[in-house]
Amino acid sequence: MRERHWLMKSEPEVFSIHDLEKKGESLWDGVRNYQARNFMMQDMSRGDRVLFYHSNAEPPGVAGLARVSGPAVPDPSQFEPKSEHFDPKATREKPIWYCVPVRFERSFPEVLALADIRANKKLKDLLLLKRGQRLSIQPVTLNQFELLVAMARER
DNA sequence: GCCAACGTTGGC
DNA sequence: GCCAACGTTGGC
Repeated sequence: MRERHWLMKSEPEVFSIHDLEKKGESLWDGVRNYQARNFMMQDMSRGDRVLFYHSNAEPPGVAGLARVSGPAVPDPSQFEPKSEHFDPKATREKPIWYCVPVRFERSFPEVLALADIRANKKLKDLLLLKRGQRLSIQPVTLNQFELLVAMARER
């Protein structure tokens, strides 16, 4: 089983690294993009390391670390009519959306801001920095991951 | 299967 | 709040 590295975006107003800390573990539910779903279904496995990114935040940036804690399962919110993530086309027999459980590892004392990430030339190939990149789950190389963690420690 | 219209993301 | 970039939808 190969360990991979990921960046996962969440709006802290909706679900922050501190919410994950309180819960310990949580399903990464509500993803409604096929590419992001496929990463969770096909490419993630237990133990993968995750950079928890706060989007639509002040400042936007990496707020902490987590780990994938199990295999992908059908996203329960697709079956829930009251959920804003309800999908009328999904059935229990044929789910459309899947999500992985994620376990809290730690939060950074200070968010590693997008502006600082952007300023580091070594990270110019980071998907997050590509023009128009909106994907909420992105693969990160080991080097990128380690560099980002080191930058977060330096403050 | 094209593509215009529409909705969403997310930085600023 | 603005808006560029992108994904999805649906008419044809």
